[in-house]
Amino acid sequence: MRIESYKIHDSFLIAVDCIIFGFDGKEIKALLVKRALEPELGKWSLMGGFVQKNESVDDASYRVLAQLTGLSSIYMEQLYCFGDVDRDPGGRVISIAYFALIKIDDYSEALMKLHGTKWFSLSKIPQLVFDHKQMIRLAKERLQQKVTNHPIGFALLPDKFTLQQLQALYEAIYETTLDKRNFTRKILSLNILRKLNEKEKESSRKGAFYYVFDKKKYEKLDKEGVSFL
Amino acid sequence: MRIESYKIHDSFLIAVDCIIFGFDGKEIKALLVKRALEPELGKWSLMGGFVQKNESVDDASYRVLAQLTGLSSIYMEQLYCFGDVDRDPGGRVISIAYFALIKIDDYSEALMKLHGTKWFSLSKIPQLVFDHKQMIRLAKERLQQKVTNHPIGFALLPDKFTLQQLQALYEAIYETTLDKRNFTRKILSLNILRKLNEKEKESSRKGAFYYVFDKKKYEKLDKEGVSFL
DNA sequence: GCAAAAGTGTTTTGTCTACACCCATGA
DNA sequence: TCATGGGTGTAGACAAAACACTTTTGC
Repeated sequence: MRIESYKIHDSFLIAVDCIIFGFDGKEIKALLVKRALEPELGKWSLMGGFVQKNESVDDASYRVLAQLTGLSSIYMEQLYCFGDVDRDPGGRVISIAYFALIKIDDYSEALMKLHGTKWFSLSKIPQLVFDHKQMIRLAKERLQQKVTNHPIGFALLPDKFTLQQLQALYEAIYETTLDKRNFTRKILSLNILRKLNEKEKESSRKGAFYYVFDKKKYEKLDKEGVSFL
Repeated sequence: MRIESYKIHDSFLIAVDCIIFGFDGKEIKALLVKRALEPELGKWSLMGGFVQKNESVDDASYRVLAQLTGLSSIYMEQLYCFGDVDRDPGGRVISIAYFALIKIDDYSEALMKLHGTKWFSLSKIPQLVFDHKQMIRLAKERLQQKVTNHPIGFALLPDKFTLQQLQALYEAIYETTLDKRNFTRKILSLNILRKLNEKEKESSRKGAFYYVFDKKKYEKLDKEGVSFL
C-alpha cells in the first residue's frame, strides 16, 4: 500500500482531543473527564482518543465526541495540532485538538455518570494532564474570535431562546457586560433571527419572546460583512 | 519508552507542508517546487518533508523551510492539519500545513535553480499534487484575516519601505484598492512606524521617504485594540 | 517647463456608545 | 398595587469614506 520511498520515515501515534463547551445561562463551561488510562490515570483531562488507520482525523474526533455524548450534528472545528516531542510522558503522541459547542441540556446526567465527566467553568479548570490546559486556553480564544464573525453561538443555546439569553451568552464569551438596547438593536438589525409567537415565562411575569436562528436568512447575506458585535 | 496501553494503536507518517508567500511589489506570490519523489514526481507542489522522531512538528517545519531557503528567523505559523485518509495516493500521510512570509529578495536566484523552485502569483497557481491547492487557499484566507490585526505584513517587505509599498502590499493581500490619504493617515496614526531621513529614488523624481517598522513602539500598545485597516 | 509620483485636509456619512423610562403580568 | 424583568429611542462622539490639488525634482 505504502510506496517504497515513504518507508524510511518515522511514524507516530495521533490523538484527537476535544474541547467541549457548553453554556448554562450564566457561564461558559468545559466538559472534562477523569482519565481512564495510564499515565496520569484518574486526573482530569479532555476527552480524547487515538486516530485509526481507516478514518480521517476529522472522523476520529467525531467518533470520540459521539462516543462520549451520544450526539451527532454537533458544531465542531479543528483547533490546532500539538506536536511537541515530550508533550505526553506515555510516548510520542501528536495531538490534533478540536473544539465543539453543544447545548448543555442535550448532555444528560446519565451520560455524565456513565463516563465520569463533569462541567467546569472556565475560571475554575482544575489541573489537567499534559498540555490540555493550553488547549482550553486556545479554544477559548478561538471561540471569542470566531463568534465575532460567525453565527456559531447559537450552537450553545436551545433552539429557541430569548434575546436576554443570547445577550448573556455573548457576555459570558467576551467576559464583559453589554448594553441591552444596543445589543438588541444590533442583533435584530442583522436580520438573522425569527421571532416566535411564544414567550418564555419562567424568569419573568411579563414573559420574553422566543427567537430562533434563521439559517436561510443568514445564508442570503454576503458573508464578508457580517459582524456579531 | 512507549507505555503498554498505547501500543495497540495505529501509527502514521506525518508530513509538514509549507506555504511560502512573498511580495514582489505588485502581487502576493507563493513559492512552489517540482516534486522530487514518487508519486506525482515532477508535478508542482508545496515544499514539504516528513516529521522525524526526535523533533517537534514545529521544528520539522522550520527545518524544511531552512533547508529550502537558507533562512532562519522567518515568520511562520501553523495553519491546519490535513488528515483525510486518501489525501496522498502514496500512502496514509497526515500533513500539518504551515504558512511562512519571507522577503522575496532574500530568496536568491541561485537557490531557485538549486531546488527547482518558482514563484507563482496566487491567481496563476498551476495544478498541484494532493490537496496542496486547498492548503494555499486556506493560507491566503488566514493571511488576509491575520494581517488585519497583527503586524505581520512587514515580514513581506524589505526592512525599509515607502508608504506606497506598504499600501501596495495591503492592496495585494486584500485584492482591493485603497485611498492613499486615508491609508497614510490610518497607518501613521497607529504610531508603529519610524520615518527615516532617507528617500527611495528609483520610482519617482521627488523620492519617497523610507519607513521602518518599530517593534518597540508596537509592543507598547495594548494589543487588543490594534487594527491595521 | 513638464511629466510623474509624493504628500497633504476637509466634509460627509455612518456606526458605536451612553443613557432612563414605561409596559405587561402574576402574585 | 406592586415587584420584576421586558421592551424601546435619541443625542453626542468617534471613526470611516469620499474627494483633488500642490509640491518636488530629473529630464
